[in-house]
Amino acid sequence: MSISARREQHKTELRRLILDTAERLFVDAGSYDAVSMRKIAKEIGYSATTIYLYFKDKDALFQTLLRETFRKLSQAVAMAVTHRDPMAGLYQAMKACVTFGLEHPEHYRLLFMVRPSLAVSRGATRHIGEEAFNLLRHQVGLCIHKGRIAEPDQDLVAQGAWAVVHGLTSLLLSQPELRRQKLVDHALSSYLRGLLPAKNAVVMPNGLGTPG
Amino acid sequence: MSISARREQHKTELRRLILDTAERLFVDAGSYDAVSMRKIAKEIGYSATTIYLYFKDKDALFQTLLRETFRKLSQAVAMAVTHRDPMAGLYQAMKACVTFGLEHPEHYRLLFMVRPSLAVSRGATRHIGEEAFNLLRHQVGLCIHKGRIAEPDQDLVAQGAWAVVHGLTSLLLSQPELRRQKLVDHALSSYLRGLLPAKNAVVMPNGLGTPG
Amino acid sequence: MSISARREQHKTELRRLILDTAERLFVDAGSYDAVSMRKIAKEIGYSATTIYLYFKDKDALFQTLLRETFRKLSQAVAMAVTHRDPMAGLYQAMKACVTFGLEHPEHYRLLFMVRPSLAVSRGATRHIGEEAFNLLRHQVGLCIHKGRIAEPDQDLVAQGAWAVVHGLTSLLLSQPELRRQKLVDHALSSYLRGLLPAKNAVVMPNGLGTPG
Amino acid sequence: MSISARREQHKTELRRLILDTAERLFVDAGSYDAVSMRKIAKEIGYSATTIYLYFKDKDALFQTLLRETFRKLSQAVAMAVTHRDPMAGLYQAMKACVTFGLEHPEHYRLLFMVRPSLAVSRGATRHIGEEAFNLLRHQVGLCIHKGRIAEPDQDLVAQGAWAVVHGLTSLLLSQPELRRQKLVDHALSSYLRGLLPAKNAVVMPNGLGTPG
DNA sequence: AATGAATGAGAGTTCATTCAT
DNA sequence: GATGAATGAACTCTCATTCAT
Repeated sequence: MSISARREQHKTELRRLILDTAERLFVDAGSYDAVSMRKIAKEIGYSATTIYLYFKDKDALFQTLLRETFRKLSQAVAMAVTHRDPMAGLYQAMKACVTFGLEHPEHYRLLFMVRPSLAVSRGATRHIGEEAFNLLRHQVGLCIHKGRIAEPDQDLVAQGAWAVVHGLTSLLLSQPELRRQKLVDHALSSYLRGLLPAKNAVVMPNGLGTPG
Repeated sequence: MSISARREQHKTELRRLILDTAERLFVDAGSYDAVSMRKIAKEIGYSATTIYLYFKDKDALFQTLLRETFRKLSQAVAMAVTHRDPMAGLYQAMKACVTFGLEHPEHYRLLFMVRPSLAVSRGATRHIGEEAFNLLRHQVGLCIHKGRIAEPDQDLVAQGAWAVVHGLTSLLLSQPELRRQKLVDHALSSYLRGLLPAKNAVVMPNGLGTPG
Repeated sequence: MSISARREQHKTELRRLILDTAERLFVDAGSYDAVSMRKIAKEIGYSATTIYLYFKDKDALFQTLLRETFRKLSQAVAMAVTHRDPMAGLYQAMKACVTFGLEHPEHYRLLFMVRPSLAVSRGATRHIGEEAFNLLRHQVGLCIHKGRIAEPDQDLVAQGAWAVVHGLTSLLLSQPELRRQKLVDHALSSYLRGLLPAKNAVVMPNGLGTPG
Repeated sequence: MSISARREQHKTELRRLILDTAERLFVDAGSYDAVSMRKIAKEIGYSATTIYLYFKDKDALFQTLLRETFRKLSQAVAMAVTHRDPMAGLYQAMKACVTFGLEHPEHYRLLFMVRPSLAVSRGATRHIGEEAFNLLRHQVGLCIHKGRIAEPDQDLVAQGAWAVVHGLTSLLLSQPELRRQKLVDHALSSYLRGLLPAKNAVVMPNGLGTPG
């Protein structure tokens, strides 16, 4: 490996290290303010100044973190949809959202519960997060197209689903003693069942949920 | 008005002013740390020291704010349930939660989206917030008792409803451009419809929602 | 009792209460700075402002305390000298100093170990404290006059005695585990024995201490 | 001089400057509380923050000061004992203590007259200070062993000597107008003479002091 | 006589950030 | 590429004190 390549590699690794450490600290603290550049630096064994070589300032570091995490969420959702039945697929997608939040609480909190200073959240963040939502929306579209959802307004249904997903996740994160599996199944099933046209039946991948 | 009464009034008003100002700042900042006693003081045109005449410290001020706000929420929910049909009452209760959040976004954010420092949130806060939830839970109990909800587990259903409510509210708060009325109606109706036993019908106070 | 007399009495009592409380707090804290007017006020159940009706400011309060305590010390020393033999009397006087310090550690610390702010200690304090010293000095004069102390310089001997007394007291106060009685007897006896002219003998009131 | 060496030197000097300045201020104020980090900083022309680059916090700074000073005292005492006669050596040691206090009043006051906040003084300080005392104690042991001191209790005598030393020093520091040389000689000689067994003679290094 | 309201000054400490090296 | 030195601003909170009542 050439010298410059090695340098490049080191740079990449250190950048990675900063991001990982910052994420962990942000999540542990649960607040943007409670994490200081100094603490990140100390944790990775570099000087505080060094971080500024990789990120313009604290906000930039935080932004990068957000972007990365949103990407992970989208991937998780995309990979979750395997069922041929679109309604079951929607169930899978929604459940994947919740599962992602529960299995990676740090990431999820970072995305939706850690409030950066206003300057940061303005603008940029909003659009970054839309990818996962669009996946849900797409899946909803399929359901409507196949007549599995009565409501014809695709956006409306997608937004409702998105709301249910986030409500579930943040409730379960803030109250870990609740029965996760059961509550998720119950709430998602109920919600989706309510979307069906009359006399219809939904087949859930978990075998639950034929109404009537 | 006697002199002492005027004094008393002044005191009450100033206390009120502090609380209102603090609430606004807490909400604007979205974080406990980002609001300083100094900023509150400056905003109301008093010295920082003065605040300490009314509240022991920052935590006490924040706690007072939380308590007040939770009480308002409970009242709003309690007063919302007027329908004799328990299912319709549940709808009213849930909608009242969301409406409260949308009409008093500062209060709502303060309750569920502003993270106090860990020391503060420990203990006290949790129990304070349970009142509104218990109202929902009670209403769910009625529905089950009357056979309007198939699922016999009262806690499970109440938690699901609570999640839906919060999901809706925080989504609508963070994305003000969405069609509130429509989304709330749709999501709540769908969810509740999904709870009905087969062949059952729900009468929503808004006239929507007889499933099949 | 007339009304005005009762008022007068109340005033005296409250003043007394302030002084006593302040002394206790000053001593507990061991430092001038660590005691605040507020704390004194809270302790006695009056408002901080009230103290200012009785004492111009914190320094004045502290000064009063010092004066009172010095007077108590002088009285204790004066009453201690009962022996006809002047050397034994000197022993009694010195021991009384130490005993006063040990039995009223609060008073003693207040006198010699609590440093008021510079403004206070400048000037005034010095002269206040001389009374007890003068008693020692007088007793030394008697000893010299009777030929029990070889050194003719009365001031010199008195100062030495004063030093020994304070050294003993502050050591014993700061190290309570030491054997008080034994150390005091030993040190005072040794010192006084060393003052005797050759071939002389000292009779200590405690029966100890005839040197060879 | 290389650049890094110069940097190193600068750092050392600044650290020194902080310590010296702090010591002066602590001594002038006579109390731990009355000296603030800001005052130290202002005095040396740096920002308050800078001090924290050299000392963890105020306590650490004060502790460092104490340690340094105690070491100096021990060294002074250790080097003072040159006489072969143990009694004369004890005289030298005691005098060295007093002399150290008189020649470095700041140091001495720092050691024994500046009261740190309780948290600071607990533990550490006590043990640090014992070194000088132990030198005295050792010298007393020699005297007893050689039969120059009648009292067989080594600790008792050492404590008495320590008390006399401190009494003298603090008296002379607080009353600078006294004749130092004369008073020290007189008091130490008298005390030591009083320790001798009957019919014994002490040879003081200053030629004084044959009793009888 | 007593008080509550109010304040400016100051405490120790931490922060994000810059700059020269 | 990395850093140590340094700083100004900000934090929460306590203080002694004044003033109007």
